[in-house]
This record gives sequence, C-alpha cells and structure tokens, in this order.
Amino acid sequence: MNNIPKIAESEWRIMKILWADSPKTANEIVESLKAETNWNPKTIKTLLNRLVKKQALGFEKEGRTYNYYPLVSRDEYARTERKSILNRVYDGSLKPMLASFIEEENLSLEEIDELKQILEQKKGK
Amino acid sequence: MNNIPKIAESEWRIMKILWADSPKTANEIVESLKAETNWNPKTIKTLLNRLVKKQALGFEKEGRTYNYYPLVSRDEYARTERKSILNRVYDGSLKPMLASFIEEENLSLEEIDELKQILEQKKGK
DNA sequence: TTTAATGTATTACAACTGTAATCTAAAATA
DNA sequence: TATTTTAGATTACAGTTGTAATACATTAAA
Repeated sequence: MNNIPKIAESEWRIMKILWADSPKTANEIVESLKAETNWNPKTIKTLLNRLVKKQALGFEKEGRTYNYYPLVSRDEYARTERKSILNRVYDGSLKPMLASFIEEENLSLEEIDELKQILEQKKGK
Repeated sequence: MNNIPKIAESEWRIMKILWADSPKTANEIVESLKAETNWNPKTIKTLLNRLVKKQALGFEKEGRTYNYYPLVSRDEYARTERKSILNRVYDGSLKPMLASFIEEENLSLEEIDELKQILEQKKGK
C-alpha cells in the first residue's frame, strides 16, 4: 500500500501550498503562487490535473469549481526525500551528511543547542 | 562558471563509481556496476555518452577505448543536492530537517558525540 | 585478407516534466 | 435569450530520463 506517487519539482510548489492550508480552489492556488512564481495559470491547472491523476491530490466539486486537498502527507514525502539524498549522495552514511549540513548552513546558537539536546536524547534510546 | 550540469538518478550510479576510482574504461564501469544493477552494457554506454555530452565526464582515448573520469567534484554535487532538499522540502529551515534526520536514522554513540562536537565548534564561529 | 568481434556513436521510444494553448461546457452577463 | 467569460479537460511540444537496439569503424582472429 506504499505506492506513494513521485512528485516532480514544480509539482512540489503546489503540494506545499496545499499542505500548508487546504482545501483550496485552483484560483486560490494560483493566487498563492503569484508571489513565488510567474507561472501562467494554465500551467498551474495542468499541474493540478497531473497531481490528481497521480493521486497525490483529491478534490471535491463545489459548483463548477474544485476544492483540492492532499492525499499524501508531507511527512511521508519528507521521509522519502531524506532517504533519497542519504542513499543517493551519501551511500546511506548519515554522519558525514549531517556534518556537511551543519558545517555549510546557518544555525542560531539556540538551534545548535536544540540539536545537541536531540542528539543527547537519541543517545538515551 | 557555475554551470554545473544536472545529473539524473541513474547517472549518479556511474558518477559514484568514477568518483570512487578513476579513470576507468566503459568495461570496467560495466563490471563495477554488475554488483549493484542489472543494466545492459548498452545502457551503461548510453549513460556514459550522456554524461560526456553534459560535461560531467571527460575521457582520454587509449587505442579505441576511452578512459573516463569526472569533470565535476562529488562535493560540489553533494552541496547542490543538500541545497535542493533543504529548500524544496524544508523551505530552507535547517534545524527541522536535521532533527528529522537524527530522529529517523541510525547513529552510533560515537557518531552522536562527534556530531555534538561539530555543533559545539560551529558555535564558536 | 576476409570475417568476426568489440568499442563507440547514433537512433529509438515511451514516460515524465516544464510550460502552455486550445477545446468544451456551464455560468454569468448584456 | 444570445453572448461572453471562465473552470476544468484535452492536446501540444520540446527536453530529460530509463532502457536499450542498431550502425559504424577498427582491431583481432581465421
């Protein structure tokens, strides 16, 4: 039952909108995306259709407009993507990957402490 | 000069072989891949050609066989991929992503300590 | 030297992607 | 009611990817 459909780069933009807040109509999605992209509304309609076909989105009709909502959870996708980079790029070796992330990106002092906490807890179990 | 070509999923398999040890001939690569995949050698030749065309690989002729080697560094790619997942999936928020990685995957006690070290050093700078 | 094998190059072909334009039917408007 | 607008459905079209098969040229073998 774990036949989670692949979601392409541009489709992610749409999923993220709906994961943040759903259901939304196509036009609402178009509105939300105006800030981030300069896609033609037709393009967005196409992507919505594809996501429905892939069963990544569902919808309910309301008059002649549709209200779209995700059929797959963001967490599930995040997990898939994490696995993907870890195996593809780092051959499954977590520590080197985390080390690179930590070294290369920005973390506040608070975040650093929180992560240390999380590591510490991990140790417990 | 940062026009680093996109490398597809299956192409990664080849790049990894050559990042690990290069140069190699097509046949050596086919050999190396036998363990991991059941690709037809023709498929591997195709991928090599594509990677050359993309300028991800270079080669030197030796008789009528080619010796392939990477033109792009593994680190550079790793960085690109890290950026990609971070932005695509986590909207650029590093800490939540790291937290998920840490919670979901396996780390030895030593690795946990090493990561704590790295975090601690990060704090310094 | 004619023939077979082998390395690389070219071609194939469908699915997926990015990016729309056109078609169709229903709803809103004149 | 006739007409324009608009939502979604269908079609478009080139580039990428997965996965080879075929063609070509050179070397090795007969």
